[in-house]
Amino acid sequence: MRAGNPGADGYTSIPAAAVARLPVYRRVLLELLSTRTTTVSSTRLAALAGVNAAKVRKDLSYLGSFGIRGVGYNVEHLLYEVSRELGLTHDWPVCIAGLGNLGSALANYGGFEERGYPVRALVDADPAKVGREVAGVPVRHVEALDEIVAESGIAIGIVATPAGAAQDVVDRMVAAGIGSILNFAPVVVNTADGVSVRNVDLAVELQVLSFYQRRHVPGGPADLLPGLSPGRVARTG
Amino acid sequence: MRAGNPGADGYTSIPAAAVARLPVYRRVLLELLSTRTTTVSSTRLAALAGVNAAKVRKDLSYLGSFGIRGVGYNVEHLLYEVSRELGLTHDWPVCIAGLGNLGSALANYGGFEERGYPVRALVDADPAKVGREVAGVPVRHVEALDEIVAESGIAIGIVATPAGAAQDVVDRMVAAGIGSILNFAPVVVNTADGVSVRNVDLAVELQVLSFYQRRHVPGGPADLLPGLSPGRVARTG
DNA sequence: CTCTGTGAATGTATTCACAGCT
DNA sequence: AGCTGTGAATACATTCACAGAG
Repeated sequence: MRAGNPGADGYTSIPAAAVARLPVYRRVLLELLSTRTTTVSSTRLAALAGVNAAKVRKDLSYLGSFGIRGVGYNVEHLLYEVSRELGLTHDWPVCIAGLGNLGSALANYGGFEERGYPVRALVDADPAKVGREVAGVPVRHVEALDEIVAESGIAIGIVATPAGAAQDVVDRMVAAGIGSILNFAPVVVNTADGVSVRNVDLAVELQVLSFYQRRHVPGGPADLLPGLSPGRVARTG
Repeated sequence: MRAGNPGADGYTSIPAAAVARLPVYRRVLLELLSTRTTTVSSTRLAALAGVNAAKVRKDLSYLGSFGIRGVGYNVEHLLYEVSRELGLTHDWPVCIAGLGNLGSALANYGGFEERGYPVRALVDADPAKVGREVAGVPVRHVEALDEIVAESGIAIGIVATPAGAAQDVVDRMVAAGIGSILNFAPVVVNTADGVSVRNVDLAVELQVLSFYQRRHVPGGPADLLPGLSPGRVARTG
């Protein structure tokens, strides 16, 4: 039986908190697969993912019943199911906007390509940057986003511009048909319904840490290891 | 009256979800201050922070009663109170470990210094990198972490190493007295009690986005998943 | 009348604990 | 026996809705 809340369109949906953990389980499963481990229990998977066993079982139960009682989960099969649920059965080409320090680093960061998110396009508003290449990909002008998205089948945009330019870039991305945006600019961007935005503000993360740092100083233990942020999926609609 | 749950040590504590939003409010308040706005209502603050007004009021009520009924909040005062609660009345020097693409970009990223987190030390395990300078800060060997932390008063560590090196670096950081860690390595790291860890895995963010993207595009294609056999597809429900 | 602050109500998420399969 | 899958219980978070201050 599949639990979950009915989505807007009547489909059963997986709780957001569980969705945010699936990529972590997937990462662990890939690691296990690479060490030729064939079976894993919820307890072991939990330890490797930094959560508890009951949560693992509940999360996985949203995808179906793939475990074997008394034994555990088949690593390869579970990996397939988690990947499928996350839509990772094919690559998702991405476009990075803004090629300052962070944008350039992201473009050069091999981890994206390796995990199924090839960087297929780069855009910037600065004419001095347009025409150059970063990580082997030419930088094009942000005004060409419509054509770029159409010709490359890009579905995810990464915003690494200064705060002041972010809303404009996001508007262009959405107009071009991009439905998911990862925003590194330190500003809240507004989008039309149906567009998912995830914000990663590095300074925000540090500020949360300094809050908890203060609490530790008197020597008080029992910190609820913040771990993965609960999910800042601002899904408009 | 101060709400909140009693913490482990008997102190009233602010819910984790509220703590995670305080930095966003702070960012908005700084922006308002720079435009010489003196007063802000929960409704306006909510719009700028991308949440709803009731949440803003509830969150702020954990810090105390700083609003004026019928008017709103004094921007400058509220900014002070939020900053104080986050422990941002002084700078928090940070150390970045791992100077590959990401680590170097973070070191060069001006946003940290600007927001009260000056990058005071850089460490790497690669002798070829030790001795070089990045963003005007010399790269030192990771084995020198003890001295570095002691002499610079560093309380926060940023891990930008490959996954395989992360646990070792974290252990060294904790041993050196660092109590808060921002981990960019795609792996769950274990620490002693009392150490806060926040994970930022860029690939995880993208994977969450692709999950939601799929929901928007009915009839998504199911292509190859390298090295994985489909197994049986048993989607219950 | 406007807008805060907050109890009460509702909605989500986590954890417990155990039935049921291997 | 060992381990999953899942209702029930608990804990946490959000939203409602309104009393009360200005």
